Amino acid sequence: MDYKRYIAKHLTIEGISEEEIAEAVAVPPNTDMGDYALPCFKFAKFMRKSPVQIAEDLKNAYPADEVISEVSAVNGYLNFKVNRKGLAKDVLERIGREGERYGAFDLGGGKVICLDYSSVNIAKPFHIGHLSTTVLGGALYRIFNFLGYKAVGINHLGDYGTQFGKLISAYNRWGNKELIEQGGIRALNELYVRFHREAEKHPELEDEARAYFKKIEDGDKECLALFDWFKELTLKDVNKVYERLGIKFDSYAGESFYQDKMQPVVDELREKGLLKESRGAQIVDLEEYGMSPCIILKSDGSSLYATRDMAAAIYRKQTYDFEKCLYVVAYQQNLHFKQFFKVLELMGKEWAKDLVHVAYGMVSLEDGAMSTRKGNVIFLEDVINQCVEKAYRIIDEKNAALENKADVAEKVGVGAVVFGALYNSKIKDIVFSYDKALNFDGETSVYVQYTCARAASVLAKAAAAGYKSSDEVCEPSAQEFELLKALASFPDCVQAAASAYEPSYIARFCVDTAQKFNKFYLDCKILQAEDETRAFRLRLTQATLTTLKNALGLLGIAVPEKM
RNA sequence: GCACCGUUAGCUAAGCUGGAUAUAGCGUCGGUCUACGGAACCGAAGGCCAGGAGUUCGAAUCUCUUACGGUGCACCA
Repeated sequence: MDYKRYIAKHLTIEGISEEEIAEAVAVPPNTDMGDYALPCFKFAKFMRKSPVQIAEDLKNAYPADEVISEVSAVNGYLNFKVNRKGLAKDVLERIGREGERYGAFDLGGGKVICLDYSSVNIAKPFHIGHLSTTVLGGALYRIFNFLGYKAVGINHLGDYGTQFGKLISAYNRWGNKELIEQGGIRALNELYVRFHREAEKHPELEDEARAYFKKIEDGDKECLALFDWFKELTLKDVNKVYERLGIKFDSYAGESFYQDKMQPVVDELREKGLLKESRGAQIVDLEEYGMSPCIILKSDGSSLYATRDMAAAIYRKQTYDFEKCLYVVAYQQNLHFKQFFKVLELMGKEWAKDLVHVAYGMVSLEDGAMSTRKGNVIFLEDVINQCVEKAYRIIDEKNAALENKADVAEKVGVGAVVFGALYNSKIKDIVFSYDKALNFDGETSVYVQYTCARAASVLAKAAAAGYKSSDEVCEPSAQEFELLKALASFPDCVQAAASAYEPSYIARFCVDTAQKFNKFYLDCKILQAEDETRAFRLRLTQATLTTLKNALGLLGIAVPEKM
């Protein structure tokens, strides 16, 4: 039930459409005033009446009905209270009917949304700087699928560039097979860090690295074999983390995949007269648009990031025919995206408008920025492990008899890591601290999961006692009503999250709803209530659990039955 | 220097297209255990929404401006 529209339909204000009225309907700051309100101030001028008078007149003209239980005029506001029982019936029926699809809606009609996220670099370990793109992308992937789109997850691997020359150089100098087989990607990373340390003293190493990279490009068997091995190791390592985080990809086409797809882009740019030589490089001049030039080819003729990204965008359009292509990449690259989006537009690709840079804030450490080269990083796996360990300790302390303790600890610990990264607006910078990551109190996934466990526990006891829920609905109390309204808002919340590319909306919804459930839970006895009330409350409890599971599920967080 | 982003309680943050008393969590202090799971709940203290100007009946929200912080600005990705 769309109450705003319903109210608008029953109001007539001369010169204003129903649509406009519906848009003007707002939610008052507290429930005592009403559930919806129409501020009448903006109508005063052309109606030549005071807002107070307008509200009063509208109130008197509003027809009595079943859906709205009370209409009042207060200080120029027209306040509405909805029929609580009606709302309860509506929401509970819908959640019961839709179950794990509650909140879903076929908005997309199967249209494709490409999502470029996580995009790890080969031979670099997964650190907390990669967390945001990974979990944001993963959440958006699920959200769009939930809304009837066909999401295509793309891990645009960083598997191309001089850094691999450096790595091979370092490996040949200081590494060996056993070292890497035992130490895995972290050992590889140490080699990389060492290279940079040594290269400061011996700059000739840089030349060696460039030579090795050239060999890869030229298809040198030994170098390529080494490179493929590094790639395999990296994916194996990273996949462990993806699996724990519940992240999936449909494509791992990375930078090297586009090696042979850039020349046509360059040719097309040249044909269209967009390419221009400047300081020895081939550029597209963007001065007219207030941007520095987009460099297409370096002065030595080799390609760049932007060239590859354009080739990738064109490939994706041809392959997937996307409705939108989202790039979940940190805001540092704002200019880069603006540039190559613009160049594609200048090339006459009308779909360039469907490319979206979903920018998010940076992660730094308390002692400054992270740097893979300097080895100043916190590995994501370490953070996850610590959270899981802490969860296990707490379970051991509070609920030692619990079965599957390790499994539950995994759900709780991983959930905390994911939720922490999704709870705030994505654009905000984050200073990582273990204290914050390991906090399980208050506005956290653990709180929400705990709330679910409480709800599940009540439902289990009810089932054991043979209590049935019924289709009848009681007049909701204040707490019950607040909870019901929260549950009713979930579908809108999912759509808002999708259109703003903000999974945090859903994370906030989870905490808000859990808070309301806990208030209800404390004030309203469920199992000890009289038959009719108990049946209603059980249904409300079940609906809450269903909704929270759906919401957390979209974020990639599992809900244990007990914890 | 130019561009983009940020600035809300001691700390971390919500606040949707301008609307009624600015909202949570953490921390602090004080309560609720004869418990449908205390990883919970209630209460208190804590605010010139960075400063200034403007638009408006009405501004944390829109515009301009200043300050502070972050990021980016030609051959890295």
